[in-house]
Amino acid sequence: MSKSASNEAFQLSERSLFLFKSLVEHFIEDGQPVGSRTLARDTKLDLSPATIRNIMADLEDMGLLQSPHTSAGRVPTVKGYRLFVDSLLRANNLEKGEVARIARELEAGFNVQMLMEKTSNMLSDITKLASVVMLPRSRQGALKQIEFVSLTDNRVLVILVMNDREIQNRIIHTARKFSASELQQAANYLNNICSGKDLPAIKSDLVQELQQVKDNVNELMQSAIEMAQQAFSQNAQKDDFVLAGQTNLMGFAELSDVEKLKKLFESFSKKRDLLHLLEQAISAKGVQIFIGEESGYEVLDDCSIVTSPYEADGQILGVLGVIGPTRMHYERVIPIVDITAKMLGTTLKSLN
Amino acid sequence: MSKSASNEAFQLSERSLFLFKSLVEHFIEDGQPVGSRTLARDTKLDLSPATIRNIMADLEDMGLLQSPHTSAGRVPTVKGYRLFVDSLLRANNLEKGEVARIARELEAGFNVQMLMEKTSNMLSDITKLASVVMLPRSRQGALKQIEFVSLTDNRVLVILVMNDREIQNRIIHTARKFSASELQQAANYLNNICSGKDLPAIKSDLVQELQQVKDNVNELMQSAIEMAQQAFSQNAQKDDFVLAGQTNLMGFAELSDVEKLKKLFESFSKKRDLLHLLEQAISAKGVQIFIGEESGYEVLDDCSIVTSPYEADGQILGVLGVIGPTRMHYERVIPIVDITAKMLGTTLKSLN
DNA sequence: GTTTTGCACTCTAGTGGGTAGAGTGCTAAA
DNA sequence: TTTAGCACTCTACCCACTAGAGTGCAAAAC
Repeated sequence: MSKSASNEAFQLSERSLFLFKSLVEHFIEDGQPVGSRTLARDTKLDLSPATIRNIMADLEDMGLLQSPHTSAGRVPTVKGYRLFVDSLLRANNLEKGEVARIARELEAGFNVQMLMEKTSNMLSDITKLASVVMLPRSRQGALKQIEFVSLTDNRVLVILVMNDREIQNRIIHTARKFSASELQQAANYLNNICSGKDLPAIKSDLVQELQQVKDNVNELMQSAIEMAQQAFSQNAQKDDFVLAGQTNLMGFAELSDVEKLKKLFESFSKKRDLLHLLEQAISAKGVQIFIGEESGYEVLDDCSIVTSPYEADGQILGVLGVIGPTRMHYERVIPIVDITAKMLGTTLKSLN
Repeated sequence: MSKSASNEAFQLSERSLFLFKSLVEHFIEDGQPVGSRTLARDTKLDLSPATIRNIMADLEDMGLLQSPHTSAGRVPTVKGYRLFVDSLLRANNLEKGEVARIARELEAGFNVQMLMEKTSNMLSDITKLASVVMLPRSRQGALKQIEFVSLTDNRVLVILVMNDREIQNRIIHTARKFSASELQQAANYLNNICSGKDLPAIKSDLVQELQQVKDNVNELMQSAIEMAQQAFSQNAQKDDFVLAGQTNLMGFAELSDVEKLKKLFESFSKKRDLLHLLEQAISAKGVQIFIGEESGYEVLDDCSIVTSPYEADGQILGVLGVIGPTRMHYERVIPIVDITAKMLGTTLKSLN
């Protein structure tokens, strides 16, 4: 995915690179193709437009630039962005104010879900792009405790306390009514065999356990296992992510075509593509950047995605990032994503 | 809001009304201003365009029609739509297939939240508009049961079983660790005094109770009350609604202006305006329609909103509806919203 | 009295020509 | 190696023009 473009970087003169960098920055700033004249004026190199034209022609031959038509300036290609991002970009330090803001927004927050939403909102607000925060399946992790609460009509509320910050409720229907003390016993029994294991493991264990218990003819234990099985089969797996600030994307000229936007938004609400992408991103460490078609999904062709996994105690918990037009302020966005991921990690740790 | 336009309807000849109706239907169909010629051709009245022009001029004088400019056809005004919807529209019967589909989609569904989402998705899918399903604060209703589960580090998970289909979790921090049996006792005690009351009532009752118990110096009961108070003060009130199919709105010419759409979407994600509107809608019975500026919110100026409350056992539970351009297929949308509301009501009842 | 015809008028959307401006590539001079 | 000069290209914009749709009004027809 991120095949280093640095080979080529070495074949380019210092000056060409500088020029290229200026061009990209210029283009990111105002979205217009950049011509030789402009560049000659704004750059400190004191070269004539003609010289710059020559250099730009070279850069175009190398596939770093392209021109929309003969008499327009030039814009970076995906390959060009790649080079820019990998080798030329020096990420800005964030202003103190911004760091402080991120810290402030992430400090409180009662439950995980709310914290995710807060993070996502803040990210999109601060970058003016769309943001996404995902909490991956692996987070589900181990079961800590299981409890039963009796409801009316032979129904039982099952509470699964996961790794202590996530709680899941499921309602199951039972064959007969159980008393509170029976349920308590069942819970105790299950907590004994289940606690600390993760869900897939529990599921297979339960089958075995059922065999054993059947021989023992202990009716209550049998029921307990059956209830647990019922609860676990409700795979309410909200393996979900929070998406915010989609409307921010509407401002950008390159996405202003309604058809394109519609497809993009639909793909967001289907979530599939984005989920795959995020799953890829989660295994990488540190900030990762997908530029345009690199993502492999057509709807995201004019978009770049900047992601970073977040972790606590060395364990990766999820991934977050922003989505915007390829022409985005990488030098600002990258450190924001980076620091947000780190802070979210520490916040989650403290929540634990 | 829906000041009956029927006075005026009586001042209009049968023929004028018929013409008016045809015009509106025509306009709804293809979104273009309708001219006298078209109407003369497509209507069975066998009148010349000139006659129709005269009639249309009258209708314009009455404020039912307007023309975008001198040489365009005419389009209905808000007042015109009102008349159309109130007096002229005969809601289609839905096709069997559609009714069946609605029934099918609403039958299963484990928990309320999921059912809401399903309903919303179905509504937007079937109408090709944006849909919204809200579950109002009043639904919170009475508390049925309260349970405690001990977590690590002096933290206790409080489970509030509301009216038996909604369960809320809250984590509270306690001064000391409580054993499982202590928690059980506390829960029993609280269930005794709280069960069946609604939250505001409980809150005030607890204060009183605390006074009494203090005299009795029963430490555990006192703790129980304190825990309950802590739980109830976390007003995690997700008085929320589910919104789906927003992208459907992007197809309509009248909303294709990106700026307008952006505002609309932003207003959706802020939710405030829509919430107010829905709260209004909930007190009406049966299908209610807000046309264009009638809603009172500028962002919704070119939109109509068709809502219906849904209920079970005579008690209103919430409200659902769709949002689309004023030019929508009311005759189709109205029965869909209507029947969906009814079916959602019965489904919720059976869930109970 | 109602309906239709005829006609002058208005407005929009689309078309084609023309031009200014930005930018390019190439060649020859510095 | 860099620059200047120049011819060329392409877009965006303005303008005038036209076709088409629709209107309102007055006079004729029913």
